[in-house]
Amino acid sequence: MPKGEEGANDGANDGAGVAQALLVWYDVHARHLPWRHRPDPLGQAPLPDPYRVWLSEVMLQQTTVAAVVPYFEKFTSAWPTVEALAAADEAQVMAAWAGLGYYARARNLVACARAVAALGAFPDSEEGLRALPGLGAYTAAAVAAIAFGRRAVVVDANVERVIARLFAIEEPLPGARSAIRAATDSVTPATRAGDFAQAMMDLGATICTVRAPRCLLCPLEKLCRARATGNPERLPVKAPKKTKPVRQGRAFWIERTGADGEVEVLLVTRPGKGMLGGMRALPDDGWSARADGHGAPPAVCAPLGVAQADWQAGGVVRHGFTHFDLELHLVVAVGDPDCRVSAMLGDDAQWWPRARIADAGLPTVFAKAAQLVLA
DNA sequence: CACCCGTGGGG
DNA sequence: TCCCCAAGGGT
Repeated sequence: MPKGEEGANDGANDGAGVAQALLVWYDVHARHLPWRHRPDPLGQAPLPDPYRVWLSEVMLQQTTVAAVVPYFEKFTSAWPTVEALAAADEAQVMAAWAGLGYYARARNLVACARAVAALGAFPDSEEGLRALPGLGAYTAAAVAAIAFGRRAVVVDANVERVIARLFAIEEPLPGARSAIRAATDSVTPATRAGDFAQAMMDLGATICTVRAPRCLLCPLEKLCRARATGNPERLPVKAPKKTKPVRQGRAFWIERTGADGEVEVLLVTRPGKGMLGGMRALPDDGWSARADGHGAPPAVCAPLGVAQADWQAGGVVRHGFTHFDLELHLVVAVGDPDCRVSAMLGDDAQWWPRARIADAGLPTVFAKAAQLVLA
């Protein structure tokens, strides 16, 4: 068997030695996670369910294990198979995803489930998986390796960090991506590539951490060039990031008393693309698409007969998004008896029982707003 | 390639 | 409090 010694790999950390040391460590120290089978040194256990592997990988995109676990349990209870998820009402899936963030993932999740149901099963190759919505280079490689036993080169942020240190790659990210991928390829074993990938991620999450790596506990310590040269925590080098601007915006909390005497709140469903796409929300003045300043009240408010004189300040919600911070000023109009024109609302708006607002599946910024109003 | 897209936890 | 960042993908 060729040793795979081309490229970045030069013997100080030969590929077979790295994989061997890491898999031995993983067989003892693997984390027990709901979507994960036990390590399988002999390669005889059945492979994990591709549906659960795929679902967990999508949820884990840019999201911590601790945040994912309860959502994974909720989704697999509600939709135990990809066929069940394919048949689900998309609005219910979006609501179930509320709070987890990056909502395009939930839209792609449904689209992917329906594509897989139409195919009859998940594709069992990296290329086939890569063609599905929501599966990029990382997720396609991870599912191919973990769920189908394929040899695939799996590179996520953990792997980037471990590899940058192991090979002492000084080039800053994101420019170092190609070198890191080549180095990862050189240490990825022909068998147990799925366990190897998960071992790299466990190592990155528990030992080779961003700050204060626990090198004394690391199975790769003797092979690690950054450890040999000191200060492994300085790698990988990253490009400086931009400062986040602060945006101002308004959201509208409008209540009516419904025909059955129940107090209801006006909610909208946001457009499918862009910020919080496809999610239920409070009507707003367009802050998500505007750099600063206050915009006009949303069109959905126009037919409601709420006199602007009746609007009251409802406080300010501060919320941080990926690329800006938001100061959301709440505008409240409560108890207007003329707000009974539900027939004039389009499909993208609805009255929602105030007492059950927690079930509306609001993204966190609007959940905060609801909490402020109802406090 | 650069930018957009959420959220919660840790130091 | 503030800053960093995590099992990235789409455009």
